[in-house]
Amino acid sequence: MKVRTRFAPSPTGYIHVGNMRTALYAYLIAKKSGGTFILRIEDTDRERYIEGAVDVIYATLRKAGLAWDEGPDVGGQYAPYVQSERMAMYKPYAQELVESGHAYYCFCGKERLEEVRGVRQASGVPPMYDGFCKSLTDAEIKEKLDGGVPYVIRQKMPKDGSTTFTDEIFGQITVENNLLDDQILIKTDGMPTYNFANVIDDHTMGITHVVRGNEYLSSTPKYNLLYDAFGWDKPKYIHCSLIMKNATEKLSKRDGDATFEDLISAGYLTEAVINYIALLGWSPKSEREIFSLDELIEEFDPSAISKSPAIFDIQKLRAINGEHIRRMDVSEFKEHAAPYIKKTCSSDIVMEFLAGMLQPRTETLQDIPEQVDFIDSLPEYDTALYEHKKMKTNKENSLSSLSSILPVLESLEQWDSHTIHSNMIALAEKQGVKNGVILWPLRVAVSGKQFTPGGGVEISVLLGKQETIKRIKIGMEKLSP
RNA sequence: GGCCCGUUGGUCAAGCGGUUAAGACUCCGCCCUUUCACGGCGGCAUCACGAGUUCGAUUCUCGUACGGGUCACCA
Repeated sequence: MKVRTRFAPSPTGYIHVGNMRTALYAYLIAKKSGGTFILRIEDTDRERYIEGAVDVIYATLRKAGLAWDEGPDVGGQYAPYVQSERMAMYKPYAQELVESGHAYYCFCGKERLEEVRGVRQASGVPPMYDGFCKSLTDAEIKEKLDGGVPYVIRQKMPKDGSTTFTDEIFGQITVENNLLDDQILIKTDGMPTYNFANVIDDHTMGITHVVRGNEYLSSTPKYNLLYDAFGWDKPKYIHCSLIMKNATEKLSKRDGDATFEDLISAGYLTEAVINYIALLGWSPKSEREIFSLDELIEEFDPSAISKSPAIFDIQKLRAINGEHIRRMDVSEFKEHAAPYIKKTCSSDIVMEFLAGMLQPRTETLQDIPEQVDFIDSLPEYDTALYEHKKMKTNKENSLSSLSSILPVLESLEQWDSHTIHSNMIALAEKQGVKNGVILWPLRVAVSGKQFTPGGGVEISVLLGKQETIKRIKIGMEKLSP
């Protein structure tokens, strides 16, 4: 049978990293076996609905590369894919259950329910519905229905025995039936509850693998009882553990960079974020860690998903992001880096050349602006920068190095890395000093910074002859007693 | 509180009765090197606890502790 999975978010805002991972896993499971990945919007809750959230979902999934084969915008043979457009179909299913004895009408008002709950809680019994309306006679039901008394339809749970199901990750789980509440299927307003709509949609859309968060683990028996009541085949369940902020708190939107979008705007690459969250709670057979989305499809194995929750570690994301950056070819990196370079550098420089220097020392794109902020104008710097133990430099020999560098550079006809470099090395040799004694002062003079992308030679090339010479003169002035 | 689930270094994790308990990130050394990085090499550091089963438990069973989830006319 062809695998069909779905991602069914509610349009309530940005996509949380945890949800994103659930979507990813659902996508991977489908694609792994050449199956179908479906996007369904669960928008039955008007109060939580946020304008534009559906577009955010589209944009985010698209950016992440999780292309859906069926969905609201692309259609499909099981359309519509927006729950609010499917409203008419749920109630008949519930009525079918009433007729087959698996559900019943309930006319209890809010007050009575609260009373029951209160009593139960006080006596330490689980606050479930007491089944009051289950014993109503057909005549009583008809009378109330005809009289227009508001009602809900509740699922009739078995009173004894237990329900067992198998989760692909957690294995066999058994729950006593008497712990299952007669949950509401159809609300007073005629709308289905999430749990009910979910089952109906998953079945009518032919979903074979239900991939969802761990929070549904304990309500899965209720779902299965519903499938059984209808006589439908049950899907396979894959419950994913949560992603945590720390040992005791799960990742929340308040966390700042908890949403996928936040991470992207914080300078992380989509492929790197996808790569990292795939690794949170799942590990490949090999020791490889860096994967593109396509490579993940190849490598993914749902049976290797971990049962325990995982803590989100921004350090590791940074490292993985750095790996992805280094994997790109320079021109691709240049495309990504350019907007960040322009934040602090408007000089007319050779982008490709700068990008090449930046690439090995960039972990997130946001590292870039600070790295190139010396290009437009030489920052104020302390001459203490010229002192470096390992390079054997101090203010005195730095001054003399700069003084000897200056005429050499001024005399150069060619201005490229090779020419400058060989001339500097030759100069060091001629003076009988370590290369560092020449190159360190040069780098400080042209950058005014302790850390820079590339060395003095590269920076000189980048800045051009005129600017380089100007900065060396400034350095000499600063060092002069 | 009831029920369900989980627990290998600081973090992600491999492991499926006998291992020197992989690997990655972080941190620390060293090498490379015109800084910082990158790259290479090496190091620190882990089986929550207590019983049992077994010749032998990280691995199986049962408790305990800790943590999470769930108990709505929310999704």
